[in-house]
Amino acid sequence: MGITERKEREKESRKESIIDAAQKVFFEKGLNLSTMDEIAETAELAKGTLYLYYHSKEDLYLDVMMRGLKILRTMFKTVIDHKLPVVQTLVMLADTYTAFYETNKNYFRMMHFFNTPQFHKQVSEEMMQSCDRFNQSLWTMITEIIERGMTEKKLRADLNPLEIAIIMWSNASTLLMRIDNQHEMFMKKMNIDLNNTLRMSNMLLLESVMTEHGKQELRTV
Amino acid sequence: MGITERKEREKESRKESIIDAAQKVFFEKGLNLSTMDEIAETAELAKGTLYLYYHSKEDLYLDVMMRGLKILRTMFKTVIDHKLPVVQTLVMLADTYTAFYETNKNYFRMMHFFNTPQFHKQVSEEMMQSCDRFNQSLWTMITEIIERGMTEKKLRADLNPLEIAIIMWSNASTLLMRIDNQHEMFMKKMNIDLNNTLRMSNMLLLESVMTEHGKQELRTV
DNA sequence: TCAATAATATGACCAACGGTCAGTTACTGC
DNA sequence: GCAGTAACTGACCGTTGGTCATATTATTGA
Repeated sequence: MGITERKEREKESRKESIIDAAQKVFFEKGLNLSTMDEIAETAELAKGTLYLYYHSKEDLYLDVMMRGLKILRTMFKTVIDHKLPVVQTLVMLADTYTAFYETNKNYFRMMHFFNTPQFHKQVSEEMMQSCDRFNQSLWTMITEIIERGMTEKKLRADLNPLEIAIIMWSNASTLLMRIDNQHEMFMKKMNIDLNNTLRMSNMLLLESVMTEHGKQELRTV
Repeated sequence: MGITERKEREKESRKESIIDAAQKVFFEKGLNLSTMDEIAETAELAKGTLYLYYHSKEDLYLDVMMRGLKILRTMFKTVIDHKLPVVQTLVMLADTYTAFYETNKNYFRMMHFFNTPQFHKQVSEEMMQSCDRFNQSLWTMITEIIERGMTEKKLRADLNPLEIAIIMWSNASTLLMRIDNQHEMFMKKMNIDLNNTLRMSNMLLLESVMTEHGKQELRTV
């Protein structure tokens, strides 16, 4: 006995080493310019072996991306577990997302592909569900904070908590994306610091969903 | 005379017919699943001929996308030329973007690729500049309206007009994107109508950049 | 009018890729 | 040892973006 468990562990660690190799290659070249041959070589495995663990290049890509999502969720969880006042927590969550981008740009870039039209056509059903489930958990986490803010009368109760979460998350995501590939251009050609734009939009949105009570608290943060 | 001009015209019309064919294929299958062979067949040309007019598949893709951008710019121009009060114009511009999405989903989807990391590596310098120039003109158009709103004291003058344009545009873009590929999911699993979310976020952002004077006008629209 | 020249178009061809699978190797239990 | 199973291999396949020697068509000039 214990053999099946050991096999299980070995299989899992083999999978991890494949993800390690894939990550190295994907980080450097992105999805399209990376090849399964190079990933196989990096992992010191035959290409065929990769397909014993993943249905497609895209599946493997998403499993690497999941590592990034896990990091982000952990960072969010840490903030939330501080159990600070809601307003402060929301501000910190926004800052945390920015910090995640700064220290994990490669993961952040990978997330972009999830929104690509036709991308999911090349992804297996299981992997898709796995990602969906994970995303779900992120939404729930943020939505719960917002709900707490409403019961505490810091956030406007006439709005839908999940909708607020969607708006704030989408806004931050799209601006970080822009920072990632247009920051220099906006700086040079238009003298705009997109980091500042992001901070500002976060503030504008936060204020606009808060009660007077909440806004007061926001100013003290 | 005018032989060189006629040649020019012929070349241009050949190019148009290539774009026609490419559009048909790209609309149906997206960038990755479309093949140059199929585009050539649709255009009733040899594949080699396509490469006399475009450096790469991606270049051709972007030229199709430009058609969409031109449509959008025309729609914006029409709204602006009505010379309605600033606040009303801004609301209409937001609605126009949504309308553009509704009637030109395929073009809208293509625009997504412009933000893809590493995408520009496969695009020629000229095509990239051509796109940049076009984008620039869109930014300018919107920024000018916002500036007018500031001089008319409808919009807060302590904010940067271009930054406001970036925020509003980015917010609408990302939510339309989400509507495009997650509307059904949010509807079924979470009972959220993303169209409503988009309208709301537009309103929240608009209000948050307006003076009291402007907000009054907003309520009458 | 027609050969010379230039401009345009062709499609067989190539290298590179994602993915497959018949065959090999390594491990397990008896 | 040895049969049976699980894991691994890499030559191979079909498809693709892109190339280029060749062919076709259009233009020129005498």
